[in-house]
Parts: sequence; structure tokens; C-alpha cells
Amino acid sequence: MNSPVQRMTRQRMVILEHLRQMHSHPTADELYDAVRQELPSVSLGTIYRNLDVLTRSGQVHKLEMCGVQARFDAELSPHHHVRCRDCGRVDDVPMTAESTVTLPVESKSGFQIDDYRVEFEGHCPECAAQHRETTSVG
Amino acid sequence: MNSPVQRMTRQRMVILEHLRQMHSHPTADELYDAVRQELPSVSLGTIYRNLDVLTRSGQVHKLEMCGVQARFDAELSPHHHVRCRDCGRVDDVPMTAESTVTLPVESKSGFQIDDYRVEFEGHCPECAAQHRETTSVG
DNA sequence: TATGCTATTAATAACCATTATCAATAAGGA
DNA sequence: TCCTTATTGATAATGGTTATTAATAGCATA
Ligand SMILES: [Zn+2]
Ligand SMILES: [Zn+2]
Ligand SMILES: [Zn+2]
Ligand SMILES: [Zn+2]
Repeated sequence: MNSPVQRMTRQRMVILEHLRQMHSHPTADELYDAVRQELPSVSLGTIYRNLDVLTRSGQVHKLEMCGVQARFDAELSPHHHVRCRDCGRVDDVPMTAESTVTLPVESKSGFQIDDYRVEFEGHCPECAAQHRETTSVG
Repeated sequence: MNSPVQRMTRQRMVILEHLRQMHSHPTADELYDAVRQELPSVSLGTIYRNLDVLTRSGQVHKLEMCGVQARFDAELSPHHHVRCRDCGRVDDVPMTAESTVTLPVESKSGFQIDDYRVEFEGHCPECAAQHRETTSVG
């Protein structure tokens, strides 16, 4: 009925520490590469399993964004994200009054709406530069 | 260099017609089921291939969220979407002044932001009802 | 209408992120 | 220290999507 007791294993600790000091919103396999530096025998399944546990207990945020792979974030204060259309890199965007949306109480088909997410899209500096040099040559 | 000429095949036409008269934001395989009624020998690969072509030529919108199946929409006028947290059903939410976000010109790390997407989350009428009857019994 | 080029197809295999399985291990309360 | 069971590493399985390939069919041109 209620969820099992959560133990603090060495793997879980190292995963959480690494995610907390990475601000790149890494994918599971990027985090796997980082954690393996410290725990060479850790398995990718353990990364996925722990990200799931930590997400469900609210210690980590899973970014439900467009794109192929899921990304994770240990920064829990409310903020938005931008994603680069070319390379998929994700960065933070602070919340402002201009990026705040009023929740519609109910959609026309009777949905009860209780949350929303804003996702920005654009180009990171590197891809923007590359795009410029590709199109500038006549 | 430039994309090849787009031909109008029977399959492509039927796919587009069916998507245009479905307002349920179907997944590829849901659309596959619908199209097979008319073209029994169509293949799932053809559905995916055409949805990709039609998306890239702007005749169809692809709604992608990580972790869940992509959904497609032939309604091209600007609007938002709500997704049911339980069953994944997607419905339209009209754009209003309250759901309009001002684009930040640039993020702090130099991203050039040129678009955004608002996605609402909640419960569809069916799942909301089910949730009520599950939790109401003492 | 016939011809040629090639975009598109059906069928199928491959891909790849994520989950499930399972015997062995270890966290942590008693 | 002992016991329960959450967690692990290894590995197989899943499932949505993409790639491959020989055959077919749009469609521009003669
Ligand atoms: Zn980029
Ligand atoms: Zn973030
Ligand atoms: Zn629902
Ligand atoms: Zn829609």
C-alpha cells in the first residue's frame, strides 16, 4: 500500500552528488559516464532505477520535455528550460512575471487542469554560430 | 541539398484525410488502425514515414513529449494542449491572453530563444471520476 | 500514350532508450 | 550480531521508432 523504506546506498549517494554538481541536465547515460569515474562497476540499470526512485520521492526532477532522451535536474527551485533545436542542450530560464501562465480551471472537454509547463526553444551559442557561418557564405 | 519533390500517393492522402478528421491527437499506431480500415495492406512504417514527411513540410504537427509516444495533430491553428496524467489522452486548450508568454530575448547562457510551448496537465473527465470513486471510500 | 527517373511502398530487420528479471548483496532496525 | 528486504549488477526483454531493400507507382517529359 505505502512505498517501501528508502535506503541510502553508496550508489544512490554518488548518483545524487554527481547530479547535484552537474548543471547540464544530463541524460541517464551522461550521468552514468560521470558516476562510473567514481564507481567503475555501477550498472546503467542502477542509474535508471535510482533516477526513478529519486524522482518519485521528489529529490530529483525528470524533465518531461520534447526530445528523444529524458533529462534530469537536481535543482528543485522553480524555473523553466530552453532546449537547443540542433544539439538538444538544455539550459535554465528564470521564472518571471512574463513567463507565468494563469491556469484554465477547466478545458472545454471537461479536463481538470492543475499544472502546466513552459518550454522554450531556440539555439545555443555554439549552434547559433555554426548556423551563421553555414548560411553566410554566398 | 534541397529536399526531394513530394508526391501525393494514395497512402499519403488517406493518412492525411484520416488525421484531419480525427481530433484525438492520435499516436502513429492509432492512426495506423484507422487507415487500415480503408487501406488494409498499408504498413506501419508507411504511417511513420508519412507523418515525418508531413511534419517536415508543415502539413501536420508532431506533439512530442519525452517518455510517452508522439502524437499528431492536423489542426494547424495555434493552440495549447492538456494531457491526462493517468491515461495520456490529449485535448486542445485555446490560446488566451492569460496563457501567452513573453519570449525572453536571450537566456543567461546566451541561448537565442525564438519559440515556446505551454503544456497543461491534469485529469480527463473519465480518470477524474475514477479517481474520486477510488479515494472516496473510507 | 509510352518512357524514364526516382519517390514511395510493404515487409522486415535493426536500433536504442528504458524496464523487467533474478540471484546475490548489503542497508539498517531490532 | 541477526534478519528482513531494498538494492545491486548482469542480462534479457520491451516497445516505439528508424533503416534497409527490392518492387512499385507518381509524374514530368518526349
Ligand atoms: Zn546547440
Ligand atoms: Zn534546470
Ligand atoms: Zn484520463
Ligand atoms: Zn491540438
